[in-house]
Amino acid sequence: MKFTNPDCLNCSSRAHSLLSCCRASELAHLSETKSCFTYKKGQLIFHEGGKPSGLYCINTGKIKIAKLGSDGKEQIVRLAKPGDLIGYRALMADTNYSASAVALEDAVICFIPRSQFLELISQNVEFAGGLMKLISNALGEAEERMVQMAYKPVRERLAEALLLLQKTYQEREEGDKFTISISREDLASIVGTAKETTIRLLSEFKDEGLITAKGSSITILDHERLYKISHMYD
Amino acid sequence: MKFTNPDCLNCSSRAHSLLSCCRASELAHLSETKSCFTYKKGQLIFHEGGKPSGLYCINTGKIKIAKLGSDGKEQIVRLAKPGDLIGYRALMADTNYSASAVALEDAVICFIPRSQFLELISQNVEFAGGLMKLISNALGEAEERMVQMAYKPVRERLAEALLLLQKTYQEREEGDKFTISISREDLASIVGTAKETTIRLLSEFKDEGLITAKGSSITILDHERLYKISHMYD
DNA sequence: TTCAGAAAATGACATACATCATCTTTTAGG
DNA sequence: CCTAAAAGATGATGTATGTCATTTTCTGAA
Repeated sequence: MKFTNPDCLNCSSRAHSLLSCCRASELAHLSETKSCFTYKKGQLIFHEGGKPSGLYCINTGKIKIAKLGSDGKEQIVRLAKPGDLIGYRALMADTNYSASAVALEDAVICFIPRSQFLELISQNVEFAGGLMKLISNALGEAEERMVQMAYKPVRERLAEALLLLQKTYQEREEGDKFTISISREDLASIVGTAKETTIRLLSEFKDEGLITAKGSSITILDHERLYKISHMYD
Repeated sequence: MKFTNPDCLNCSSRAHSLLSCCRASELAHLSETKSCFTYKKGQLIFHEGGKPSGLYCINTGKIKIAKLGSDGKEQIVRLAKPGDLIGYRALMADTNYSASAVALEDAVICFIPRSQFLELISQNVEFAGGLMKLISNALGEAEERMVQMAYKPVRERLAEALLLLQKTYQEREEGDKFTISISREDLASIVGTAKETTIRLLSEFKDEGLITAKGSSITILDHERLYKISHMYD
């Protein structure tokens, strides 16, 4: 659903965004050429296999980037939050999307047309460099997770997933505790395991006093011990 | 061991390299500033955790890029061949190496100092763009393998690994058959499984007439059926 | 508040894969 | 050509995790 274009200059999430390196004139031009949409929880933003026509910049809401495994199971490859760009990999590689993007909660997302994106790259060296850094870091993280999938037991990967959620989505103001609302199914898709296994291990974590859960809300009580579990054999 | 600098202009592997988009003057300058070394089979080129000081361009030989898993097991995250660049991720991300590079056979590799690399990026738009494309593709492949690690059985991943080796290392002139010399241990590190499991499944493949093996040489006989196995449940 | 459908929780069971141990073959150096 | 060490092969066994089935709890719309 079309949304009144927010002004990039005054965007609350600009501070944590790559777009923060743009000049005021560039931002003004962006504000004009982009279009902004609202998405309901669960709604598709772009689809694996689809052709990219531009870049997305998240204004509000949590997003998952996920691939479909051969047997129909889903693997979440990346999480995104306000200020993050999504869809840049396919644009840069000049290929179709290799993953889908879905809103984990109601979201507002700006769409920047391909031409505008390419213009930005060619005219703003900082932006281009920042983008390179972004992709390079993503590659490093993907390779790291690849190793973990190969050799880490599910229990450790689940602990890691919970910490990843906290790292990604905890607001600066919040204190020690962290609560997130995420379905066991999505959590399993981050870990790369079956939903039932995730549920069982979460129950263990509850018994051990590491987390509490009511409904689909999970609260991390003991960050430190979770960290130890996730690095058990290091 | 230091090696007489080969001339980039006449480099036999330049055709398949990103450096092919460089101008003659740039290549001449490269030839001067780079230094070239020989590596013995098994020798380390750069080390996970180490600080990158430049870019490596493979002249001859096969290279593995591998990470150490928490329990000491190795995961090969990428393979490289003559013409390929390695070590660019750490340079671009401005972090330490997140993986090690090791020669799978005797190799000759040129070293391009960081400053020269950065100069090339800033002065040659094509090179910079090609590099972006390179990283973006690597990211796509890494995420794809992450999903496969999560949900594909080892048998299918092994079939895929054999095809990856063929795709990466088969010379254009060779015909249908393809033979490669690789230890069962390295093969297991690509698949992300135990050496014994790899050996057992290779025996199955032999019984089924998909491959033959003598010593550490593996010959792919039936590319097509291997492909089917690797896509069993698609 | 109530009720239906979705999500979470738990149990029973099957199995792919890791691990450890042993034996055989290949490889490389003298 | 021989021999020791490395790599490959194979068997026995345990276990983590997937799958299917059932019950319980949560959630949101009427």
